[in-house]
Amino acid sequence: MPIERRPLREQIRDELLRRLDRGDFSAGTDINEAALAAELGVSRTPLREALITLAGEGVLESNQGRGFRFAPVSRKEFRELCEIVAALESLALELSDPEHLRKIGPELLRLAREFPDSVAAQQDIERHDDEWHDLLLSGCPNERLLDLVTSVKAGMRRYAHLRAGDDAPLEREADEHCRVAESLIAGDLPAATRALRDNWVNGMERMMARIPE
Amino acid sequence: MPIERRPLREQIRDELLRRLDRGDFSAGTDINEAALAAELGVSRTPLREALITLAGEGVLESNQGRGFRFAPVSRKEFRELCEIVAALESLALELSDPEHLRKIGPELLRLAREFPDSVAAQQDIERHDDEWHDLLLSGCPNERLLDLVTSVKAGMRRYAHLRAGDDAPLEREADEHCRVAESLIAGDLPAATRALRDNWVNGMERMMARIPE
DNA sequence: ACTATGAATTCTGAATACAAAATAGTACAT
DNA sequence: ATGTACTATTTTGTATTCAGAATTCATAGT
Repeated sequence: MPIERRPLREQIRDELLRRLDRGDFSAGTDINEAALAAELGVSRTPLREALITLAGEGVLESNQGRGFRFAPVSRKEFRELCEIVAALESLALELSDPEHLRKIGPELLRLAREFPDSVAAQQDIERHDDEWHDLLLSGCPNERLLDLVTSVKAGMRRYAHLRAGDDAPLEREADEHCRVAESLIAGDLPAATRALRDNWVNGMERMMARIPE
Repeated sequence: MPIERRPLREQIRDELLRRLDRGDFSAGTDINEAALAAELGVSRTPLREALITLAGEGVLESNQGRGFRFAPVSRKEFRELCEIVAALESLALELSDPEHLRKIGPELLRLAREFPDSVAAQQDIERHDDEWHDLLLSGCPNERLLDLVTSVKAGMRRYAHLRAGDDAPLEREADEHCRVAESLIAGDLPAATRALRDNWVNGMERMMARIPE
């Protein structure tokens, strides 16, 4: 069995994102490096490396002499992120092998239909949603693009926990995913791309009201 | 006068990108942190922070225990980067205020026409090209998108110096820029977007042959 | 001659130490 | 009471040190 040997900075980054998903950090608050490092049981060095990475992804922002803090959320930024991811995922779809897309269509449909039945924990929903999108893009040969999508989505994690307790949109989300899957099965790529864009636009609208300004 | 007070890591990052433009580093070679830090007159800490940032942007890659190295160039990756930037710039254009686009149209046209007369140094050409694209996107309200474009373009800098000494394509590049500007002046956004995409696709084709495999 | 083994060296990854900037707090003057 | 100057404390930014992994090199064995 291959024992995991990854740099601490990556493990720390993952842990911070996990905590972000759980809503542990409130956006806009400063990070105390020494305290956080102690809490994680590491030194400040790899922690800072992780923070710098996250700042590059837009999860954090840094000010000279003032350290890092979780970038405050805003409707404007969330809209911006959605616009970007929608465009990137559309591109990924267009670059994918149509044959492969048709092949994963049924699986995408199945996943969309068994979308957690609203009772599931928020984290499960997120994970399920991510899984669906990952599968959707699995045929894209542009590796840089996939990395980029992952990176931009990291920036959206600050918003994920705001969705908690909002059950109604879940069905619509599942519905829209079905629509995408069906278009892919039918081999209609443009329709699938449009449906995907709609999904992002609608998802954005649904979220907007829940973002405090 | 406001004296510059930026973190060392940012200054180092800029300096490394400058050197990359000059072709100082040959892609694929490892970086010796201690040597480079000494050469720059800084300690390894802020240097490593800059390296990590650049790795996040795809300029460098890191392997556990083996440090950083300039990611080797490849036709595949260059194609991928072009696809991404083309999509992002197109999106930026679509999000821009049409009125503003029409207003900067003439300036874009002027800049395109006075494209350095092939005698200029390679670096001047790059700078001029960047300036043109920056102006093109200047009306985009999506700040995250602009940051992202900058970041992805950083990854393309590894390819910039490969273009050196290739004069012929310059006129075509200028030509294509004119085409975009004219479409904008005419208020035909879809045409401008198409022309811009063409520009990226053609620019990619032109470069392909010069990338060693 | 070639491979394998192991010591020596070099380099990275991480922790610690130090310096400088920012923040908080206090005394003092108005 | 309010504002200002000054000190103390905290926190970041950078440098240095330490530990361990990777590489190199030499040597022994086949």
